[in-house]
Amino acid sequence: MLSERRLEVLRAIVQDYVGTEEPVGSKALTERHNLGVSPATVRNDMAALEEEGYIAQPHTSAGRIPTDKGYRLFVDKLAGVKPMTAPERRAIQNFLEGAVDLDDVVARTVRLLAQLTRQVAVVQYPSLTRSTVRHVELLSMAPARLMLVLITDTGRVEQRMIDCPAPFGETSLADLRARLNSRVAGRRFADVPQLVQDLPEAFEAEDRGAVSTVLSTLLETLVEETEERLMIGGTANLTRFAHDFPLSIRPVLEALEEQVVLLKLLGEAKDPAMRVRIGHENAYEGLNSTSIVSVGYGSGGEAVAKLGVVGPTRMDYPGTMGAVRAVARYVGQILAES
Amino acid sequence: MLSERRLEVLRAIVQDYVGTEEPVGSKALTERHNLGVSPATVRNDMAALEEEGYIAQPHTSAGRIPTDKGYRLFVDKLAGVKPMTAPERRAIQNFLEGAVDLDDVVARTVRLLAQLTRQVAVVQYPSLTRSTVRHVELLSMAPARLMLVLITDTGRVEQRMIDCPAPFGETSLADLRARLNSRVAGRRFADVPQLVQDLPEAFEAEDRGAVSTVLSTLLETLVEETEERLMIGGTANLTRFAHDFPLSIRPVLEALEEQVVLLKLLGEAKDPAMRVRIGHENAYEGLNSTSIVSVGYGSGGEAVAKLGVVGPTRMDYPGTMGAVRAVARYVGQILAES
DNA sequence: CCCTGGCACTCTGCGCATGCGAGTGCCAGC
DNA sequence: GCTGGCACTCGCATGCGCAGAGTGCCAGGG
Repeated sequence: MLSERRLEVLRAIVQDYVGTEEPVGSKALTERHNLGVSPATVRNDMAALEEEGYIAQPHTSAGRIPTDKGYRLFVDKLAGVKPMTAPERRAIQNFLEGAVDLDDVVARTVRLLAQLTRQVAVVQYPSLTRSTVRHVELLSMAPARLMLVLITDTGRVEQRMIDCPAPFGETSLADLRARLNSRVAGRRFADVPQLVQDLPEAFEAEDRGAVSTVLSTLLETLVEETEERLMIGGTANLTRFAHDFPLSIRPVLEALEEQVVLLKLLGEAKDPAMRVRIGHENAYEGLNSTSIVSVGYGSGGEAVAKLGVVGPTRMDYPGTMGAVRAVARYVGQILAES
Repeated sequence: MLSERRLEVLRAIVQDYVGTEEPVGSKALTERHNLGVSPATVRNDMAALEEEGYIAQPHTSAGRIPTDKGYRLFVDKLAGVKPMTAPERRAIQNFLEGAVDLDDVVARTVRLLAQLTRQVAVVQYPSLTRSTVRHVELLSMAPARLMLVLITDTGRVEQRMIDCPAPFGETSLADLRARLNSRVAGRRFADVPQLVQDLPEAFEAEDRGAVSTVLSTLLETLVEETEERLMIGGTANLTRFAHDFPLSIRPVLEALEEQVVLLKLLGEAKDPAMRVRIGHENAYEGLNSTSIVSVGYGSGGEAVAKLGVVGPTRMDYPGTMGAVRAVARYVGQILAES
């Protein structure tokens, strides 16, 4: 177990390194933080911290920098979440309230997060599987051609073209529309497959083929769109940290374009808690020198999707966590209102 | 006027510089291209080309590199468009045909363009104002709350919530829906305002307020969404050209996030011709060392939107133009089919 | 008149040695 | 267990010299 003072030294090292971007030495530490001990003592503490793997030297005879393990301890034990100031909170709210539709909400959220944290922001669109159906619409485009429109309680809209094996009568179509809505409106997407299972049986034989086609397209849509969409912004901020990325920012940019990877790293959508993934914890090579701060957001008590920030491991964790949490809270409010 | 050989020298310089990324000297030129003259002669030609502003020296006693003006001449007079090979064309078509909806078409197009050109790809969503209305749907969400869904012939869907001053009767709503569709379905978005102008008069006094609200929301949607959406991909490719960007790639990334700027640079949507904007022609500081190759695409004869590529001025123009043109053509086909 | 080979000149980039400064580890003393 | 002192280690910036590539110019030849 580390003594109180050694933890204090670690905190000082993290803070200084995050601020200066340079390895920090024992002398500089004692000058900037009044630890009440001499550089020599700090050196001993540093040696101990290094022994335990919390800090490291880039080269012999250089200052120390925190390791991933060091940041982890800092985040878990030493740092709080820095709350936003009142004016900041008001600005967030005002900016988000101007949004006209879901796309706009997401777009604004990304801009906002990127600006507040000066890092790369990632926002996941509200998940279909965790949403409820507001309405299903069937539109006749051509004799045997329908458009299926799916609207969620979070305002998300999905559409698909359907080619039916046989044309629908106008009354059958209205019938199907009505039955479909009465069964699924207000229900969770996850429950839809069960709810529509026996629907074809309610129709005349001649329409059953077409009805089945519609239903299977509906179910397909639910499955396909489970592969969630993301919006990303603030990539220009990566260049601020060019030094932090050993090779270049290339692998980071590549990872950001691999939405599947990114979705995994944001974490399980159903988990609303704030998560910080530091460096190698990301288990994706390109992001080994980045940290990801993510949190769920939602219109009600539970999360419908996640949002977060990607930055260098050398980031201002308390500030970033504060901004991420605040933005998530306000996005949730906006979604609940609309 | 430049002699035939001098143009040939310019072409050789551009080709070599694009290939090697290094200033090209007279000796290397004569070795790689059989110009039939000696290095000394080439030197004279180079001096003339420099005098005219087509090439420049980074420092005294270094080789020459093309200027923006040199690239311009190269693109206009010396280079053709390199057509895609048959297998490439097939690959493009196959990849795009897998798309399930408009978002997917755009997403795939971006990936494809980025991969083919190994540069940053930009694709504009089909414009509303240049599309035609396929269907307008009004859904009742709550007594005095409607959702307006707008579907275009290119598969694009827009939706808006509407709070009406008074609740709609179910029959009035059906009536409005029917009248609205009979007037605007199949018509151009740009003509919609005129077409619905006198619609409120057809309704009972008690419904007119609500009808007007619906119409004004519809018109608003048309105006707002004229500010087009973009999808961007392949930003990681920028790092391949880190040397080409004097400062860093930061301003480029910033410009790419400024969608308004980018839309302007893609050019007027209605113009279907291929455009190449080179370096300073872009009139936006951040993109002064990039070139933009853009072209319109569309389902019919005319363009509904643009797509293109952003890369360093030192790019393979014939190849890039070939890829951009081919992709635009196939996207147009896909849109026409769906 | 245009092309060519030769020559002197200019610059950049690279390798190498040097010196400086920051920072460390260790040890003896309080 | 803390402190001051001391020797040691590196990294980094600086300066120098050299090789290589490329140029401009000039006189000579087809």
